[in-house]
Amino acid sequence: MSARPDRTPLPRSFFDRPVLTVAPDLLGRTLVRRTTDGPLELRITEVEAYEGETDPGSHAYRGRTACNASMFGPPGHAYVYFIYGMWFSLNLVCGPPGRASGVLLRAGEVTVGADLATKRRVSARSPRELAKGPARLATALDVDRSLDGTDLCAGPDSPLSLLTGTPTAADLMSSGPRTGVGGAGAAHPYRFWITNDPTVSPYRAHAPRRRST
DNA sequence: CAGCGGATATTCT
DNA sequence: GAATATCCGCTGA
Repeated sequence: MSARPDRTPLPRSFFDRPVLTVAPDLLGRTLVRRTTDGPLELRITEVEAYEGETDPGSHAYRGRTACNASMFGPPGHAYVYFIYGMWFSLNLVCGPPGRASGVLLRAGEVTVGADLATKRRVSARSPRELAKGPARLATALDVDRSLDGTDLCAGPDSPLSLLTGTPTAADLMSSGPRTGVGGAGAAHPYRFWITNDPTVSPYRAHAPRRRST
């Protein structure tokens, strides 16, 4: 049996590093989400890095707007964005203030509060599907834009915080380039996941959407 | 599991 | 109008 995960909160210095350093270091960590109905905990299994203003795939590439302001703030805070008119996604802001880099939490395993997550994820057909995908993860944890800007280092009463957990050894993780991004940026491994973990969604090549009108 | 279309907000053109 | 860091329900294997 494995040892119990370390429940020590991670300090702000954990986030205040280059995003490509923080992203793989998040795998196996424990995200705590405290709701009025009770706590949920998530073991992070898949993430993707976004390098701020220099990254064509990032929301920050076109500069600061009302919606992405949190990305330009201090590290250790949440950036929650609304996508495709229906879904939310949860990012953790990294690097120095103004760098506008962050890590998207793409998938994880719900280890505490699976009953609460199941109520919100009615269509999930198995526990491993509760947080298999960025928008599913946000839905399972009851994350919406009211949590945008939340400080994960604000102490045990914060609605979001990050515990040490069980960091994943380098030989147990995989990485790969993002799809849909050309140029020099495509050469970097932006996506990281725990190898063979059943909560990681299968790789899907990006395909342009057909027009609907 | 793979492939498809539909639903919708935000931003740039 | 077009693109996008998506998911769901359906079909078929």
